[in-house]
Parts: sequence; structure tokens; C-alpha cells
Amino acid sequence: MAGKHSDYSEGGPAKRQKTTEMDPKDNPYLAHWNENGDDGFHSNGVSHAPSPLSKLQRHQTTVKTAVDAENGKYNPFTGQAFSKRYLSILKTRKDLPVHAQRQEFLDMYQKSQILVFVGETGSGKTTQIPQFVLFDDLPQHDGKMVACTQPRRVAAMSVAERVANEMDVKLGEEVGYSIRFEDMTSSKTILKYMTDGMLLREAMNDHELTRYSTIILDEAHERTLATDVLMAMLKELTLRRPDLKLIVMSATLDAQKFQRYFNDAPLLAVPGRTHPVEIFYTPEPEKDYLEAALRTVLQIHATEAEGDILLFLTGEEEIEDAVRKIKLESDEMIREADAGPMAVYALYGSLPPAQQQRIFEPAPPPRRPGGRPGRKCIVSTNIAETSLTIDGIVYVVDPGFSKQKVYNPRIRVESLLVSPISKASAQQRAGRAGRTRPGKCFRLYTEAAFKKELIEQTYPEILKSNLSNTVLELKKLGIDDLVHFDLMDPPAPETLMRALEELNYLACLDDDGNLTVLGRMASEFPLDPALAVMLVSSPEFFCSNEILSLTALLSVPQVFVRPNSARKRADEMKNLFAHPDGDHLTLLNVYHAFKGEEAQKNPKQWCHDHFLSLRALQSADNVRLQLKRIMEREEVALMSTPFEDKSYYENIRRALVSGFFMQVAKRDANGKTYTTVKDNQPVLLHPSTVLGQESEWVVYNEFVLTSKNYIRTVTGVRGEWLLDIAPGYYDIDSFPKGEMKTALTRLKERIERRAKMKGGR
DNA sequence: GAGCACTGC
Repeated sequence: MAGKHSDYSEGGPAKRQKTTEMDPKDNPYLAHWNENGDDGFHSNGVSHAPSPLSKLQRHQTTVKTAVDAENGKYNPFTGQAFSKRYLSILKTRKDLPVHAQRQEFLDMYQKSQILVFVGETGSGKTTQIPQFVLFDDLPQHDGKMVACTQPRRVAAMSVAERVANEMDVKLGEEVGYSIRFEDMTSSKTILKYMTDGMLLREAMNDHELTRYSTIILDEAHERTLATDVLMAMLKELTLRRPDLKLIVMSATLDAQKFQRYFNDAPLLAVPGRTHPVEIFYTPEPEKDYLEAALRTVLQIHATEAEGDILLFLTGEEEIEDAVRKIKLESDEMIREADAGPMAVYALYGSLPPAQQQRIFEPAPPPRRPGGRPGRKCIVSTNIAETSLTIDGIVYVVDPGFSKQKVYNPRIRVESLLVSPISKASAQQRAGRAGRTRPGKCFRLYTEAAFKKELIEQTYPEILKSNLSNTVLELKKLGIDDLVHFDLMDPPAPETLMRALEELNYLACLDDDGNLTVLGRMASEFPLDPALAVMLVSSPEFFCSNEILSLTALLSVPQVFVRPNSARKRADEMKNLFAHPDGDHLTLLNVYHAFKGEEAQKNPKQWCHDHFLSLRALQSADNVRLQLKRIMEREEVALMSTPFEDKSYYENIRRALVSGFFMQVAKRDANGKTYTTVKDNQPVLLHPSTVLGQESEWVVYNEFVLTSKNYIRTVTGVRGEWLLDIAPGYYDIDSFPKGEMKTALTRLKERIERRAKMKGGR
């Protein structure tokens, strides 16, 4: 029988063949599995009838046994009597669309090692499928777990909480979650929701993912970097581990692509539960999408029935500007046309959480009894497309653009570019109008443009990113042959070459592409390779404590706050922390002040007074602690140069070079502009820098491509350090003839002269 | 003299 699996063997194929024919009871590896009490059932010490699941055989259960257990008096996973709340939730759960296809799901799950599951919004897939799996996979019988990955932390947390309630267990016990900074699981856990990045981390240390019996990749259509790497890795792992089951859950559009990728795995589709959304296109292309968007919003407000509006724009500035204009115009409509009141909210990622929460305030009431109803209008970035769900939206205005990351491997630069969205994205946006009742979506482009000009899917992350981090992870995962690693969308060879080259320069990979000791250590840190290498090397410069703080500060959002209304004061405050040698040292000054006695008396007030982001600094603190623990584990020494020592700051700047020697620019002959070493890109110091033009050589943290080419977070270094600390990269012979080569040659001669003078004394 | 779409470890 093809569908019968007996998957407990750890032996080779011959042994597996044998066990499929064997009664599982006779399997020596399973000696314990049918014994009462060995399945966690009586773990609370309360003695009831044995769990109805204890006698079942893995992957041979029926829907009936599961439903009987769910409808029983006692919780089959804890042995406790079910609560009243459980019964009431159970009733609503049974109404979810997935329940109608439970048998179908079970048949396919039992028959096939890999399954592609397509569930629309509202189908209940994220909460129900993992539970269906539990009743058949029975991970508790041999101490394994079912994992369900999510692209975002909040989703992992909130879904775990929901499912713990549904299963009538305490969150963190049978059902838990695991995300960065928080492991809410225990030895009892049999269902674990986690971020995809977290599962990838685990895989780096356990290539076989032995703790899991089934892995569910949810929201696979979002194609995050971690999901893409996991898919390829799991595709290989399923061959090595026939006992491991894999379910890939996705939205409809690209289901067949997933199916093909997984060797024509069976596909199960379950309808969702949403309301119809009527789509309107403009008859002619719009010249100015911003103007058209404002016009459309106001027109909806004037002519359409009650219901809230969601407008998608591309970024903070554009959004704040639109909010101002809509407010002005709608106030005028109240005065001139007796329109209803309209509350307008901005929504984007860098907004403080309290302000993000305001979008959930109810729409304003009519201005007088019987007057025109009020509504709210939310002007948002893509954050409202997937990450945040707002109920009550009836009208969506979609100009068809978003900021998207673009990677140029030639000059190694990631930048954000306003670009047309994909069809999938447009569909997702429209869907936001139909969550509570039928809605309307106004697309500010023609139907022909939608059909002919929009790409089907947004390009997956892996095609838009610098892959040095990913390549390091793959090496740590034990994947040596990157060229034949079967990714769903393989990146351009040049991108991979660039990543390998970069890792080689960082000494994370040797010339044969093998992980070095440094590379292995760097991969332990949740950091970009340059930052990780800088951190691991920092004891050589006697300042690992300071580099640790700096690394944390560089991995959190912007620390300095600069509201439009108080730019001057904000700049003055920043100048209090300014260090003449650059922005890195300035950041460090901020952190030290933040950790100082005065600031800690009232951090919130202190940050507010100094125009600093409390959230960013706290998060840096959190990251710092995590990195410090890894340093201790990896035995990277923590040390500081005494502050009185005159080389305190110099040591830090030298340590910076050890990680960022590839991000160096040299001042041009004109004394104003800069040019990046090796890529020869003309750049300017970002206006936010504390640095003047006094440094001939600077390291930079970030290349920002906006109205001009800027380098941001910049610190001055001495040219000699480059040759001294990164001689492999600054191999003068490898530079083409030109200004850069001349400058480096001069540096080298200076070093040699100095050495001679010292030697001659 | 400027702008950080969104995630994740």
C-alpha cells in the first residue's frame, strides 16, 4: 500500500523497506510507543482513561478517531477535562472551510511525503492544518514536533496563542512559538510556530532537523529569503529522511509552480471566505498618480456609501504629504457640501507603535444626529498589504506603485526604487476591501496596463538581495555545491560570484570556497558577514566591548530622530554627541550616554529631550545582549582599551576597517566629492554625517541611492590601516592604473619609508 | 543639505 508509512527507522533504505512490512509493534525502535503514559498524556499527574490517541499508529488514523478525540471529555494531549471555552471555540472552528476537506487532506497527507496546500484568506489553514497533522503524525509518541513557519514574528506569536486556546492547552506547553529573543516552548511542546528565519537557524546546527516529524511552511508565496532557502534545503532533506513530511502552504496564484518544484507533489486547494470586491480601472493612463489618488479618495468620500478607505502610496514623505492634503480638502467638503467627517491616518513601518495603533480607532460619528456618516481614510505603504490587517475597509485605492528593493551586483548596491507592483500584489491590495463586506477597488491604471504591463509575481527576495549572508548560511548548512543547489528561482550567477568573492575577502571562505574557522564563527551571529567579521576580529584591536555595542547599533533602525517641525533642535542635540572622527564614534557616544546614570533615571524623557529613538536604543540593547551571549559561547574575548588611553578611539576605528575594508571611499582631488575604492563610484557624504571633508579615507556603513549617490554613517580612517589590516584586498598590483592606484602606492611608500627610519635608528 | 517599502536571525 503506497500510502502506508512506517517512518521511525533511522537506518538505510533496506531497513525502511523491512519496517513498512512489519507491524509497528514489533519495531524495536518503537518499543515504547504504545505504552500508556509515554505519550505525554498523563504528564500532569492526573490519572484518567488512556488517551484515545495512544493506541493509534502514525499516518494510519482516520478523521473519525480525531473527531472523537476532539469531541471527548478529556483533552487527548493533556488528559485534563476540556474547558467550556474549548467547546465553544470548537463549534466555530468546525465552520471553517478547511474542515469540509479534512478527510481529503488526511488522505493526501498520509499518501505523500510532500504536499502543496492552497488556502485563500479565511480558509483557516494556518490554525487548523497543523492540528489536523497532530492527530495523525502523533509527534508526542516519539518526542518529535510539528513545526509551522511564518514570515513574521507577530504572526508566529499570535497564531500560537490562538491555537493553544483552540487546543485548550497553556501557551508554551503543548503549543508554543519560537522567535528571535523569545523561545516560548518546553519539553512538552508538540506544535511549534516559528519564524522561517528561526527554523533556518536551527537547521544550521542540525542539518537533519531531527526534532521535527512534519514541517509546514506557511505563506510560502511570500517567498522570503528564509522560505526559499528552506524549500531547497527541505527538498533535499526529504530524500535523506523519508520519515519527514513537508507541507507547503501558499496562496492560489503560484500553486502550480510550487507543485512542479516539488516533483509534482499532490495539491489540495481549499476556498477562502471573503466578500466580493468590484474592480474599477481608469479609462486612460493617469499622468500623476498622486493627484489621481487624492481625487479618487475625495470622490469616494463625496459619492460612495459608508465604509472606510485604504490608499496605498510608496513612502513616508509621500504619505504625510497626502494626509495633509486630504485633511484640508475634506474639511472644505464639510464646509461647502455638508460632507461627513473624515479622519485621515498615515501608516508606515517607521511610525511608533502607538501611532500605528491609531488606525484602529473607529470612524468618526456624523457631525449631527442624522447627518452624513463619517469615515476614516488610511494612507499606507505596503505594510497594509500583508503585515497589518484593518477590518472595516470597503474602498481600496491602488495607484499601482510601491518602493521595491533592487540589487545591482556589479556595484554591490541595494537600493529602493519606486516601481510598478505585480498582479499578485494588486490582487492582494484589492482583497483588503472585502474582509468584512463586499467592497470596491479603484485601480489608477488601465485594465490593459494591468493585463500587459504588470508582472505576475513580485520578484522573490533572493533575486533582489546581496547574498553574502545567504551564501554563508548555505555553507553552514553543509551545502557546498551552490551551483547545483536547487533553488526555486536561482539568482544570477554574478550575484553568487559577488557573494563568494566578498566572503573570500572577509576570510570566511578559503580559496576553494570552504568555510574557514572565522567563517564558521561569523555564521553563528545573526549579522551580515562584514559586521560579524568585525565583531569576531575586534579583540585583536582591544575594543570588543565597544565594537559589540556598535554592531548592535548598526543592526537596528535609525537612532536619531529628526521631526520636520524641529530639525534645527534635533541637529543641535545630535551635535552634543558628535565625535570629530565620524558617525560610528558618534553612535557609540550616544549609546554610552544612554546607558549612563542620568539617562537611565528616565530613559523615555531623556530620549525625547535628545531627539533619540528610545525604541531603537532599547532594541540595540536587546541585540547587544544576544550577541554578547554568542561571543561568550564562541569564546570571543570581551575587552576595552582604557578610556584614558589615547588609542581608545583609534583602536575602534581600526577595528571598523577589519570588517568594512570593502566599503571605503577616498576623497577626490577637488577636496569635496569622494570615490569608492574598487568600484569607482562617485559618491557624496550624506548630509546627516558629523564628518566634514577633512578625511581623505572614510569607511561607510551604507550606500544610499536617492537623488544622488550618498554614503551614510561614515568614519575617517588612515589609509595606512587599509594596507595593514586588509592587505589581500588592497593588493596594489590588482588595481587598474589610475588615481586610486597612485594614492595606494604613495601610502605603501610612506609605510616603507617609516619602517626604514625606525629600523635605521 | 537629506528621506528609511517590508521582513528575519
